[in-house]
Amino acid sequence: MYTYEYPRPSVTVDCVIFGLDQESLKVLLIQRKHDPFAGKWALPGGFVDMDEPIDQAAQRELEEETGISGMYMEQLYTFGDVHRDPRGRVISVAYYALVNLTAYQHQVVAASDASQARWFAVADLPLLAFDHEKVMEIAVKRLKNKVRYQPIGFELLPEKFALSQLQNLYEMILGRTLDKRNFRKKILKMNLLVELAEMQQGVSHRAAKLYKFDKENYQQLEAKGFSFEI
Amino acid sequence: MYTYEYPRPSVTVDCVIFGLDQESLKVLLIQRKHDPFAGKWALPGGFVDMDEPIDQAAQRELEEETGISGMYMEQLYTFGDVHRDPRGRVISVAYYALVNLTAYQHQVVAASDASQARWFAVADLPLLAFDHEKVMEIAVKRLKNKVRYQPIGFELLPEKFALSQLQNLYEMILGRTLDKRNFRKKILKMNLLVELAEMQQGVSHRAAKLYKFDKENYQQLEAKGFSFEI
DNA sequence: CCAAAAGTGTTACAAGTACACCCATGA
DNA sequence: TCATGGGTGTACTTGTAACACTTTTGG
Repeated sequence: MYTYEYPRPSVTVDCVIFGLDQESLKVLLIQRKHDPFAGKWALPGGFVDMDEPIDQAAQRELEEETGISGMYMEQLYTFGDVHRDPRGRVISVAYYALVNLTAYQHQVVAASDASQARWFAVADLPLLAFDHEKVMEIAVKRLKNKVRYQPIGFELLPEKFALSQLQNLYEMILGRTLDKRNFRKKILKMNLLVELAEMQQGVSHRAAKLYKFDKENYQQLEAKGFSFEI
Repeated sequence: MYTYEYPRPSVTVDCVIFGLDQESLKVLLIQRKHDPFAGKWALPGGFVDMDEPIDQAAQRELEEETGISGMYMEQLYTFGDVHRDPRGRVISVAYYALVNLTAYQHQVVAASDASQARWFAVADLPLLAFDHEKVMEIAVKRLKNKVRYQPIGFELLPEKFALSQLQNLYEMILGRTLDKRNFRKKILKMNLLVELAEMQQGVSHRAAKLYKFDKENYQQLEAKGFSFEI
């Protein structure tokens, strides 16, 4: 067994947890209990254990804050400036996750190192601790880009959804309106949605058809060279 | 001043250095002098110094192996599985760089921890040390994708180039042939190339017009919402 | 004069964009 | 019966794909 004699930085993971409700795209922040930045809002995160892969550390953080496991999560970027943490050299691997807010909103709980956890509109964030403003900026950019070329938007919706919900999602994330007819034409032509027998319930207007995303078919089509694009 | 009492992993950077010559897309590998994996080929890399940003560590590695500085370089992905290095917990932040092989090929020099450094065709790599096969796979995927949506291909060419060189580059990276007339139409319509007075020299056939990439104009167009696409 | 790559337009088809009205439902 | 969002088709414009011959140059 060999060992390294180099001094070592600390390594943390930070999670940008995106959710979507009727009004806007949201992100989950925690209020820090301890210094540095006590009282400030920050992205949930924490240390990577020595016997834990970094992906798993990120999943653990997500679960500690939301109680959700198995959600869509992807590595975002690694932040390694020397002075990004006043306590010393800390390299942070950032992840972003997409969660279905409708189903899980009530479960958000502050972990032990936070005095509270809350959803904030991405367009209206408080000042953030560390370099988390920069992390957010990159996360939003990545989400905007990714959502156009991969069908990850569905992760933000309930399993059964109406086309207008899906369109709304794209409009909120991309920050522009889309033509209803063209949107429907395009998305339905892809054969990625299964029309359900079930209809929207409890609305005071014509009920919409519900659809679900056909993941199996997407994977097959993708293997044959199909590429998703909005 | 605060300190962390957590055990700390080691952090390294690894560099995927891409180059292009007449035949194919290449990558620079070093042959390891020491264990683990002594004698095996690997991506150039090394430890991040405590007072050095990770981006800068990657640039330093690039420069140590190639003598080149200021080349296009971008963070790729961070690899953090527990057993990826037999010596202990080592988290590696991978970068990829694009260099102009025509101009710099002769300058490749093995750094002190390597017995030699050599360019290999990406399509025909030797077995690699650590998890570097996986790193390469992700790097090639990223390059293939990125080159279609951002004008980074030019980084692999000399400053002055013929359209056929550019087309060749895309064909080699994307792994398929492109129609000459359609390619020229598309790329010229973008207004990103400046036609130079100079012509190709020393070829035994009709000399091609030379062009250069108009970076300033690209940035202006991009700011106005233009998006590059091949 | 031959070999080798440079350079050049047109047509057919597919995809994208713009646009306005009737329908179903619950209050 | 009104308010609210659901649902639908067509014409126009733009982009993509397929395709073959002439030009220039050096050897």
